[in-house]
Amino acid sequence: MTERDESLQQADRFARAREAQSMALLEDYVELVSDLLAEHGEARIADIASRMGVAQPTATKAVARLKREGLATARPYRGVFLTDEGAALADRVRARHRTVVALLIAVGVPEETAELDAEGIEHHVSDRTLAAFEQFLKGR
Amino acid sequence: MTERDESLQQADRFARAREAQSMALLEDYVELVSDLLAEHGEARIADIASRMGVAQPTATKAVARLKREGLATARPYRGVFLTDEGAALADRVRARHRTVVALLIAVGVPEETAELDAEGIEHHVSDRTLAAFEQFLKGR
DNA sequence: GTGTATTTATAGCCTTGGCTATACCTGATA
DNA sequence: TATCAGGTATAGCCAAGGCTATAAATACAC
Repeated sequence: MTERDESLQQADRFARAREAQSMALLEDYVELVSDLLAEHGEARIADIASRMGVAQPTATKAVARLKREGLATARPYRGVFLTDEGAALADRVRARHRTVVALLIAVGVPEETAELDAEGIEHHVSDRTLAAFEQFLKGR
Repeated sequence: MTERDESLQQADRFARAREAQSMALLEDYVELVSDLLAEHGEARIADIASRMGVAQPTATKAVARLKREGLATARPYRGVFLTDEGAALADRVRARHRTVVALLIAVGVPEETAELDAEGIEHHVSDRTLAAFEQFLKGR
């Protein structure tokens, strides 16, 4: 492979990582809304904000983006709900999170640290890598 | 633990992930500058831009931020160089990247996928997790 | 049913990290 | 050495994701 090709490939990797990053917040919010709906039967803006550790207008903005992306529905002053697509995404994200935490623990990471790091790591775990993690966990 | 405590803890995790993210680009640029210096003896803005897959002014801006953070030095129309701190960071980042790739491969991730995913994952791997990875790789 | 407290929305600001277009150096060549 | 091509900087734009302050709507208590 020429040096130029390597450079292009590296640029692609960075582009991919940037794109994953733009999905990450969306995923976090969707999962959180799903959690709140399961726990309390509703997802209020105030709860979303406090669980995400952001100010309330930030949560409002994020929900607007979820709506724009077709992942959630919300009427003013009412709670937030997930579309089918949003709910499916939430399930995938939750499963991936659990797998990442389990993998980290399996290779010797302390449980608390695993939870902390998984929050950032999970968004960059591709389907192939996720499959490998599951295989590894199964085969122990 | 009360529900409120759990919520606070979760908010902290998100805050941590957000902070890690703000370091990630800095780390990528520092490592790239280090690579270019090693390969070509100099790090030109144009090369940085093409390897990062961004437009040239974006690279210029990033270098300005590196300077602001005390990681690099640069004079207009001259190349970019790393401070001692920047060079040390580059070394740590490079080592961490290698360890993450190695760990992914060790648990069964295909090599190419490992390289792809590591680019995003590495920035969220804490020192504790890194240590666990190294331990795991050694003990096989 | 009125008034107040709480919750949500809106306005407006900041920084980061992208971009394009354009101006400005610098170095190589004729 | 004058010119010009290429590399770099600057200006100015955008979207995302934070924030505070404030307006508006809802819900609850009396």
